[in-house]
Amino acid sequence: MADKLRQQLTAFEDACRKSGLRLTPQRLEIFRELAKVSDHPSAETLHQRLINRLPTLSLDTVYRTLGTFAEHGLVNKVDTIESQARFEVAQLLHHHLICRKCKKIIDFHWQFIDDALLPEEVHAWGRIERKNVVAYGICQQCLT
Amino acid sequence: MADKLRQQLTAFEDACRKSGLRLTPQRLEIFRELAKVSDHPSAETLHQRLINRLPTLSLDTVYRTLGTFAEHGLVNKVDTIESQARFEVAQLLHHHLICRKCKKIIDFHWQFIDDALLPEEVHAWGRIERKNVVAYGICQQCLT
DNA sequence: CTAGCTGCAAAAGATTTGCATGTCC
DNA sequence: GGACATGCAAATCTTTTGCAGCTAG
Repeated sequence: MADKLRQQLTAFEDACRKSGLRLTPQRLEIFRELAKVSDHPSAETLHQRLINRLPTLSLDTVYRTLGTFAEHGLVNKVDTIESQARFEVAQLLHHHLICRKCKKIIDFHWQFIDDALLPEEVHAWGRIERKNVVAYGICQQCLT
Repeated sequence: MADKLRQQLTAFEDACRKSGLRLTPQRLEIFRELAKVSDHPSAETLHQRLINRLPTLSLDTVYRTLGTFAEHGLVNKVDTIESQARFEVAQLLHHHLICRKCKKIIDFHWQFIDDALLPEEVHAWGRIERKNVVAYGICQQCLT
């Protein structure tokens, strides 16, 4: 698990150099935090989680940084039904479960879909870069 | 095509009665407009399109109405990467293509997925109500 | 050194809310 | 008649921007 994190961080640093992005403490911490967790935090949430480690970190830097990362494909802005945007470290081949009550987003894997070919009409539309299944429902905790 | 619209409107009126929602001109027009188009408009866009027909319609009524409809499952708030929320009449079994450049959302069908069973781990999570594939890429117009 | 980042504060944009009035059932 | 909806205006929440100082490369 720690290996995966280290690997993600190395890939991140490489990607930054390749894109000409500077490696600042803020960027490193924001990425590291996002790579560490799996709960798809919002900019606001990330900021709160990092403010202890980087006391001067401003919320707008978090927004700007996440925007920059997303532009360079390092993180994904996750689709949600809420008004606040959520983020995750870009990883191909994973899908989302969203509880329409508590709004929690959980990842799941579904190789069947990853391997499936999209219908012909879709290829006529343009160039597909990734596909993601979003399943909506109510999670166990909210059901009881 | 017109038949489909009429059928949707009838279903809508029934659903309203069933949920104890009042049938006001605003609600009817908002739903009708949304059922007529396929471009997943935002509340703002819907308001602009309806202001001719309902000159006193206020933007906040559009927001409130869409929120109410969404609560009752009559429309879906569509996942997007943008800050503005988009809406569509609730229809099962359809999927989305999103162009990461022009942000246009296009529907497509993929029966293969509609028929597929979700992996076991997902069923442990809770009760799934619907699943939707979102494919990201760049559309033809933006590619050229 | 200097282009690119950051923090601050203020602006802009999206959505929600309180309240008085109007209207569907 | 009464509960529910609407319109207006103001508030709130989220995200973006301008600018001056700071810093990684």
